[in-house]
Amino acid sequence: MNDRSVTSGIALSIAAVERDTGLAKDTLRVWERRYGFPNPGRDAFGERSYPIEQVDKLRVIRRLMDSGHRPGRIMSLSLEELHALAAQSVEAPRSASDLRSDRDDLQRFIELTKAHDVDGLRRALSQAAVRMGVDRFVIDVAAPLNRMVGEAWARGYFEVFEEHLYTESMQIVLRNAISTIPRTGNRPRVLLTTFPNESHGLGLLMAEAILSLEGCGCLSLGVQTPVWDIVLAATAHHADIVALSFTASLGVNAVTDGLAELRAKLPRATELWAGGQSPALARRSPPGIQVFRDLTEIAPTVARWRSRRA
Amino acid sequence: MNDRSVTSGIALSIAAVERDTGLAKDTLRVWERRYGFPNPGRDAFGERSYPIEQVDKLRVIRRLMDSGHRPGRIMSLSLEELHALAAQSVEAPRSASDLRSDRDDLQRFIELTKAHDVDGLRRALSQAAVRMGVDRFVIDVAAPLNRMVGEAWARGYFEVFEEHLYTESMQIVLRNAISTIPRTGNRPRVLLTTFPNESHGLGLLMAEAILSLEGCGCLSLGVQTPVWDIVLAATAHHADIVALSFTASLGVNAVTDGLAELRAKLPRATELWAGGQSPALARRSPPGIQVFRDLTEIAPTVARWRSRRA
DNA sequence: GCGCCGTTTTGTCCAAGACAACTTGTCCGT
DNA sequence: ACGGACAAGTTGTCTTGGACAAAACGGCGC
Repeated sequence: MNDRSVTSGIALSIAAVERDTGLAKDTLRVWERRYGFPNPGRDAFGERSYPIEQVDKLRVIRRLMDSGHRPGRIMSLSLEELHALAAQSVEAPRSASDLRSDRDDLQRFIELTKAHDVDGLRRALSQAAVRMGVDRFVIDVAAPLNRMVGEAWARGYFEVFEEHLYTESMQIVLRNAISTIPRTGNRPRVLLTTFPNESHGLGLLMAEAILSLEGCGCLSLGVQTPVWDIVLAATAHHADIVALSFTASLGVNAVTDGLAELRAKLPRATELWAGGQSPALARRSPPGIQVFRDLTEIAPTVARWRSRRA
Repeated sequence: MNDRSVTSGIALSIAAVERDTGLAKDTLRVWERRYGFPNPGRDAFGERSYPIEQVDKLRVIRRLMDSGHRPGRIMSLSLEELHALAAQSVEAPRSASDLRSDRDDLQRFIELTKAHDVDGLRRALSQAAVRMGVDRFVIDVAAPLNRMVGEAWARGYFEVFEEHLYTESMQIVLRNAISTIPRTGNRPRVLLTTFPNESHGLGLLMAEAILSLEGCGCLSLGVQTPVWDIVLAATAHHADIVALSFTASLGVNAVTDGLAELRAKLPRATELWAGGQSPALARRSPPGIQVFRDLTEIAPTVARWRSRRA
């Protein structure tokens, strides 16, 4: 019934390619129809059979698309041209925080990751956290480092597994740091999570660290909570604030619509805070939602919340 | 282009149902054609729109199928009949660990979760871990508790956010426990991760805890690593063993095919270990892959690996 | 430079049909 | 009663080609 996917090592079924590349079956077929690539052979049953080289090329194309390229333009390029494109793709955007010289310091962590020295990386991060204090660490190390890793990945400098290595290490260090902060159940009580399809959780941990330092009562649901369950949880937990974290992985519309829907369903007294790298947040902020462009804005906003209550 | 999936909470698109139930779009359509269920309405664009009750029923059906039932027989049953069926089917297979009376003890944790007493839950779990020792805790508490929470959720006793609450708490406790185990870089070196679409990471943490206690050199990539990147990581890290964790959320086919493909791409000397609740693993184990039906099998298998090397 | 608006591009959905792999049931010989 | 062979039924995934809304692009006027 299955096992058309068998994968003799030389060619893959459409289901196997979907797994390996993350491209939906429908998408693979429509690309073939429109662009002539991929161009799979057929097996004994007349079903598509993708040579391994084409799958490799699809993976490269997928990565380029994640960093902004469009399929119609790059599909016909050769593998070398694609690699060249990947190398040059992320040069331009230099933000203010990138200019500061301690970007070179952070480079050290990148290199530890690239060397797959996980123990060294974890130790170095932990030391930095202790030396600088959790808040400086989160703001001056974790946040910019996340951005750098994202860029390195988009440029093809990092493999997916290297990004995973980094994420896991940073997560451990952040969780560790958070656990050293004494838990007060104080107000405001903050519920932290992300929307479905937003699987990146580091932003959540960074926010939780800072909020905990400010003495907030934090409760994290982890990633990917459906809107309706966020409402249920906020009610059950008597949350004063619902805090959401976004990366670019979630579509602009999904962010905007989701926030609007959540705002509508949440009690009026419950505030809605949103932060992260999603371009959806860079535009004018939606009504009734507090947008954070920077982790440093959290502390003063908490203070403002408290004075409003006093 | 996408995000027909973001629906208003009353009805879901076919893509959303695929995500929520793990049933492929093709399967959903063919069931509708053959059995008359599910029976989605149509939205303004003529596209399928699944009422939330039908999605719930689909989840129950999915779970029953995982435990051996066939769609044609159960599709026409009412929700009550399905629940009855689920209740009686969970009776027969009584593993040794379920028989012991401390299943009642575990009920305590379920109730703490249901009461949303996260601090109490976390404290109780931590205390249990310290009192019992990490290995007993993982085997006698964490593993059966995971199963109970999964069942409670499938039965509709838990909301999604309550399951998140539990998962997050258990994760923190397990990570904490792991960090108390001294890290040796000893052999075997084990690489831990899950396949794409398998977002449940608790199994990974439990395995990591036990492997670390056995003195293995563990490296976790977290969840959702593409097959090719697992190969890259295993090579870069000179892993002796690649360990994967599965839940029922991943389709039987995806598990079988993915394992076969990974086995083919991995160096012959690298062992491939698989564990978890996926029904795919309950059947005869695929060639060249070590299947674990129970966490207790890990320690002896590590010992056997070592004696083979000596 | 920046916001608005028509035009392309692009991913997902739909329909009905086909078919191999798996299950189940029946029959027969030992 | 057991087991093996064979037929019939069941089931998931693949196929084709067409359609269309959402997102991205590319001028245009400011």
